[in-house]
Amino acid sequence: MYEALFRHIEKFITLESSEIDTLESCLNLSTIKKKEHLLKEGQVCTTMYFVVKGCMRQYIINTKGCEQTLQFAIEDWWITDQLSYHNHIPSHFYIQAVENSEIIAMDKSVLEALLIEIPKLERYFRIVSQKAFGAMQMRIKFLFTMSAEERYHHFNDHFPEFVQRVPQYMIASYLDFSAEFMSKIRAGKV
Amino acid sequence: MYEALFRHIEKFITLESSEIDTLESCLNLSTIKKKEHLLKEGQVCTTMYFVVKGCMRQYIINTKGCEQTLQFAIEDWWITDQLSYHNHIPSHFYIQAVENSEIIAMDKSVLEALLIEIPKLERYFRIVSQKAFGAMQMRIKFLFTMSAEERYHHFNDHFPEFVQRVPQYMIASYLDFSAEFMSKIRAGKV
DNA sequence: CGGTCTCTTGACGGAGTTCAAAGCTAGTGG
DNA sequence: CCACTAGCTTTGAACTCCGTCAAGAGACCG
Repeated sequence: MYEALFRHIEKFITLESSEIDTLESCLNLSTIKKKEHLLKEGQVCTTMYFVVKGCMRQYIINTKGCEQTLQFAIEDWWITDQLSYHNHIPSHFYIQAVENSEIIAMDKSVLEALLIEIPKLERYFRIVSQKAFGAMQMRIKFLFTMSAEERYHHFNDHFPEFVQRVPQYMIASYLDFSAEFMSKIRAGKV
Repeated sequence: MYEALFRHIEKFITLESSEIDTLESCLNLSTIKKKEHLLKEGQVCTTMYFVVKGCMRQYIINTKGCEQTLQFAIEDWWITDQLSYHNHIPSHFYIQAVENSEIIAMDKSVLEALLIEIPKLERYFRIVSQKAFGAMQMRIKFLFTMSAEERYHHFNDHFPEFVQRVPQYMIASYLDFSAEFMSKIRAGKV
C-alpha cells in the first residue's frame, strides 16, 4: 500500500491528484524478509527507504566484531545513509530488516527526477529531515546526560511496544551499553 | 556580509538576481559577543542562525550542574533547536557564542514567507539538513565505537585549527569525556 | 597587577565491560 | 506435535576506563 506514504506526505504538504499519480508511477513496494540487507558496509547507498510496515535498523560492526545498532526505522520513517547517498562514497553502515517488512525504495535517480517534477516534495523532505535532525539532537542529549539505567527506563517508558518487538541486544547496543548489562538492569540487579 | 550566505546557497541551487534581492531584503546581520546567548533553556526557539564569522555552540546544563556542549557551528553552518522550532515547544538547549561572531538570524515567520516566495530555497534547506543529518549519523558512530582517547585524536586530526580556537573543556564535553581526562590524554598519561 | 577563567595532576571510586557458561525460547523440519 | 538447534538472555566474577574531587598552576583580560 502506497497509502501509508501518501498519508505521511500529506501531513506536510498537499498534493494534486495528478501529482499523486506521478508519484505513484515512481514508487515500488517491496517485501523484505527478516535479516535481509538493504545496504552493506562498503557499498554506495543510492536509495532512500520508507518503511510501510515492519522495522529496519542501521548498524555497524565495531572493533570487537560485534554488531552495534545506531538507528531504528519503523512505520512512516525513512532510512538511508545520508552521507553515502549525498557524496556518493562507500557507506560505513549496514541497513537490515529486523522483522519481515514492506518498504518503498526510492532510487536516487528516480527521486531526483521526481523532485524536479514535483518541487513541492522538496518541502516534504526538508521538513522530514529537519525533524529527524531534531530527534537526533535529543538523542545526543540523552546519551550525554543519562546513565545506562536511566536510558533504558526512559526508552522503555516512551516505546514500550517497541521493546517487545525487537531483540534486547539490539536495543542495548542502540542505547550504548552491553546486552549483559541490560539484562542486569531488567533483573533489578544494578 | 551576506555574501557568505549567498555563496553557500549557490553551492546547492542557482538564484535569479531578483531572488537574491528578495532574499537580501529579509536578512539581518548581527554581531554577537562571546558568551552572549541566542537561546536559553525553556524558551521557544523561533529562529534559525547562520554563522557568517565566528563560532556558536549548543549546550545543556547536566544533572551535576555542568555545561555540556552538544554541537558547534562555525562559518557556513546553521544552528537552531530543530525540535523546539518545528513543534513550538520550550527548548532543552542553550545556544551561545564561543567567540565574537557575526550571524544571520532568520525568524520563522520571515523564513516561512521566504520559502513560499522562493520555493527553490526548500531544496537548499532540504539538502543542507540531510547533510547535517548524515554528519550526525557519523558522529553517533564515532561516539559508539571509539574510546575517549581515540575520539580525541580523531577530532584533533580532523579539526586541528578548531582545537586551537575553542577552550578545551568545551571540546572535552563535546567528545563526551571530562576536561580532566582530556588533560591526561594530552599529557600522554593515559 | 588582581581576579576570574582555564588547564593540570594525582588518588580514589564506581559504572559498565568482558568473558565464559548455563538456561531459555522460538522456529524448523521430520 | 515433538525434538533439535540456533539464537537470545541471564548470571557472576574479575577487570578497566574514565569520572569525581580537590588543590594548585597558568593564562588572560580589564
